[in-house]
Amino acid sequence: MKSVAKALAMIEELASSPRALSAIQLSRQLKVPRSTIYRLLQTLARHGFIVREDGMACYRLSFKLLDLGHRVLERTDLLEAARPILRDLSARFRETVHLAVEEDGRMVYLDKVEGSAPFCTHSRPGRRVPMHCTALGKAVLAYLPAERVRAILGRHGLQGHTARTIVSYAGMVEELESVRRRGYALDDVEFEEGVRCVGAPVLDHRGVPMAAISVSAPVSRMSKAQARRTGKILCAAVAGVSGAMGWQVPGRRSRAGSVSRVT
Amino acid sequence: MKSVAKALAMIEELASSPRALSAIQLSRQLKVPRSTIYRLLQTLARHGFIVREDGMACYRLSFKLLDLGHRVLERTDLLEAARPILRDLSARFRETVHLAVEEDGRMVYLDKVEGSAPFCTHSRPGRRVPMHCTALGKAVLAYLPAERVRAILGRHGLQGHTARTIVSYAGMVEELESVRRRGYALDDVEFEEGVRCVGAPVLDHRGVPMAAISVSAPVSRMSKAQARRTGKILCAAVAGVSGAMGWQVPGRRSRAGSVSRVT
DNA sequence: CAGGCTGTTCGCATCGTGAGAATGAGGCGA
DNA sequence: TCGCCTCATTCTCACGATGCGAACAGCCTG
Repeated sequence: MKSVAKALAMIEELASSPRALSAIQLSRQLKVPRSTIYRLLQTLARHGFIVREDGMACYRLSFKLLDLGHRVLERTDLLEAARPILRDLSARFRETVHLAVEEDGRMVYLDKVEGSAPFCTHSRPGRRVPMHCTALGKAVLAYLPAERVRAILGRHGLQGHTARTIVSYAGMVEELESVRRRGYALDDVEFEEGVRCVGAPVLDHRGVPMAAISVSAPVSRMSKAQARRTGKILCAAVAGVSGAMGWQVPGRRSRAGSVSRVT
Repeated sequence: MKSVAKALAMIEELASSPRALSAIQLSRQLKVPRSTIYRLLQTLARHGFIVREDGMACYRLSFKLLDLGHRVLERTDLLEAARPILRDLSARFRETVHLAVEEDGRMVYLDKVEGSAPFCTHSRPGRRVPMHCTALGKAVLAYLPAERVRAILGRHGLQGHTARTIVSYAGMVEELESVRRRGYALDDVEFEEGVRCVGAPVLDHRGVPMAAISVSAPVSRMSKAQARRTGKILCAAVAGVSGAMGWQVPGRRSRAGSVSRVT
């Protein structure tokens, strides 16, 4: 479906360009003839996806995409359930708290509450980060069935981001086992330099991880010992969200990890 | 460009449906043959715009749209400039404060800070509201050139929402004149029952209104006298945002309104 | 076994394609 | 003031890819 593919490519091009683009620029960058570009622009404009920049002959995406994105977001009751817990956690630790879901093998930020302590996180809703080197991602991976873990890691690889990123499959399997033992995941400077992060999964009624919540802090404010304490509290708080999603905590003898394997 | 139009219609259909849809449902609702739907789904999925719902053969929009929408949003420095002022205003009045821009003859919410007083606003970023019956919209209309005002009102009409909505063109022209005199716009229960709202425009370096900021409250907490006081404070605060956007307050003798007419 | 729904395949008509020309609005220099 | 540029946009048209619709193969449920 070539014409549709071109239209989508144009949307992406416009989204990633810092400024509005002219038809000619689009033609050059997408390697599509001018007349086709004009037809695409016309169709997209008719549907309200793009608008002309006021004076100039340049085009940019409209805020319609913002609307559509938020309608997708709004549809899930996860957000409502998680928001008060995000607030509580942020207030308690004074650090930034994130909510993210897995999609297409990566974690997508849906919501955040920034901590009161100064700390620059360049996250926006919709941003995607890898799973193998983040607390959010490992928390979810640990409770996914083994074959999905293999598929995800196989597809995206285990790219190193810092000296401490886990880059071997065997190492990751072991790491996920210890995540299940602890109940929370730890990103010990595995993704961004100088940042530690703890994350816990939100489980749905079947015990499948549908999201994760994390607390991030610079290493100066979060030692490994503090991370452990934070992790315990995080687990308890996130269990509340899982409960709201229909997850029944299993009987004493069975561990959450083993249950989640069943699918 | 039929195929592109269909793809966009499908995106909108998926966005407005509360749940994920199957191919058949889409085919029926869009009146497009099944085989075409499958090919569209495939193309959209290949580009990451839609994903299959876990087990079932249903499709929903991915969070990619959220990402694209926020990238559009991020590009403007209006947000950064406005955020602290939104916070200040919200803290001061304990009411919800909105930032919106005009697009395609309607106001689009870009940001909000909720007030601490209990009050349910069902606004999300990207939501669109009419201009003729909201403080946000009237604040912008008042500073747009007359022909654009005519075009916008002509295109969208002056639909009544409450008993107090201004529904005549002459009435609106008069109203906009008084907005310019005061410097802020008042929505006196013209859009939603029981809600008053004051709004002031953000002007860019040419004096063209590029956005508006409003404070909303239930009538029980905002009398007309309070609205006047709120309006004055709002004007002063929003002038700061206009300044950040390059707007130079004109000399003593000339009124902002008259300047903005020049285009 | 019938009657849903899902997903694929295939020949033929249609629709999108791309090169170029036509239009039209400025801008520049003479 | 008049050509003579350039640049943005639309139009035309013949070709050929591509999307259409019907028919088919699984796969459920009642």
